[in-house]
Amino acid sequence: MAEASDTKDRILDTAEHLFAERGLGQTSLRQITSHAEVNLAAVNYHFGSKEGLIKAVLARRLEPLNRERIRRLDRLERQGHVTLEGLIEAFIGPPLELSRDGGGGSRFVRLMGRTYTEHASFLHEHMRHANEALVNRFKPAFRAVLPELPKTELYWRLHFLVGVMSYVMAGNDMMQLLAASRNSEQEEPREIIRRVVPFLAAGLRAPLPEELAQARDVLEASPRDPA
Amino acid sequence: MAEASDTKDRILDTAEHLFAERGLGQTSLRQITSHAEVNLAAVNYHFGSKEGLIKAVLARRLEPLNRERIRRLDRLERQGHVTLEGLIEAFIGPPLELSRDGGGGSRFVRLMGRTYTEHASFLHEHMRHANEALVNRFKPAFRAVLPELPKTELYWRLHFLVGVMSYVMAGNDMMQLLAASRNSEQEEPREIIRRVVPFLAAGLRAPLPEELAQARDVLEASPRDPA
DNA sequence: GTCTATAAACGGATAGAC
DNA sequence: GTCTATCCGTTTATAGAC
Repeated sequence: MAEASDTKDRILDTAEHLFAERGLGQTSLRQITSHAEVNLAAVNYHFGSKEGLIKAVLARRLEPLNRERIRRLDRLERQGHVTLEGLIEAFIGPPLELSRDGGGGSRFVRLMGRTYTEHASFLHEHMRHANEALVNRFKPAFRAVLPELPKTELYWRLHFLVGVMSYVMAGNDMMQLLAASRNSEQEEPREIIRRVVPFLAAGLRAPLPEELAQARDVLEASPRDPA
Repeated sequence: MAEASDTKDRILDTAEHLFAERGLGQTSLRQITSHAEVNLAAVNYHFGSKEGLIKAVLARRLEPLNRERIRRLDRLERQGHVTLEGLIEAFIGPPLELSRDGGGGSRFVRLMGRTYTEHASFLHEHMRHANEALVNRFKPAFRAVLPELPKTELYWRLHFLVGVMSYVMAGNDMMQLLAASRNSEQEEPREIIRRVVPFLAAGLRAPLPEELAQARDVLEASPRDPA
């Protein structure tokens, strides 16, 4: 029931599946149409090209996903208490929770984690554009809850946050590269979130690296002045 | 002078370069031999196959790299003061510092970051095996400096650490996916290390996520007991 | 060890019948 | 909207001359 019945959606579902499992470049249109049991030519008929198919697969879930993240931020601000933990959870919660959806959701989340490292210029441009509104909305919110943090430092730490998020999103595959003993059972997304939020919040609140902060950022933000 | 003159090393250098720039699957042997100005057949002659070439490219730098990480940990322990910050720096410092080497080093570091997400079963097995000694050496060391942290929680946090490390190692490409304003100049590896170590140390030392810790880990490690 | 030439398979995309 | 058949470029890998 997670699979739609008409050709176009069957292609989207199967492509999402295979892209997430094998990567974009390693998945051929023939593999997709074969698994989806549709004709090869149907891909070009419905999506124009492989590139068009990839964009369609991403857009189908990314747009509602980012709307949800922004919606949660809106709600935090409406309620008047925007905490760092709340911000982090509004940002990383929706994609991680999507993993619970036993159907396409978990596969798509892995796919998203993968787009951060796949190498195709159109993909980078597409993702940057698709995330633009999200970034413009969250950046000032993070600045507001971490006002003592110099701008440059904050942006680096947000990069570190994204690093953790995409790593977790990419799933167990890469986690098993390090773990000799693999966790046979993957944890619930809610539990991962509860593990990762304190980690990230503590990292974002960490004391500044000493001299570096003073040498670089003294001009662009007021350093902590306890006096 | 970073480029060797004989065929075998020219292939390795060029392959490292192109693999890092475009990804493993997206780089063909023809592109490599063309850039290296060697014959296509030379690849199979020297390395047997594309897979053999990939393994050779990785092993050439990964083995001395991991030896250096372990060497630093050895030194920390010999000197008798193993701090969390010191451990983190021994683990992530060598790969990040390799970026300073204007020659193959920085390219290889990006390549390493990429292997964590490329999808090829032989690659995963190869990397897992290549990192086995490293993991077995560092895991107990982290446990020793964070004795109050339940085992499961520590392993998750080490995963988060690797997430940050591989993200930073993969370089500016993916960082620009989020940043509307790109930092035209990339920072010195030493400065990145000084930014990321406090972030990671704070994250690893973060207070436990409350109930979760008690519900799961109460049996396998003593929870913090201030009394 | 290095070359040319080519095999054999696979990739995306399209034309044209139905 | 779906199908078959096909074009055409690219891929890895190898055979055999030098």
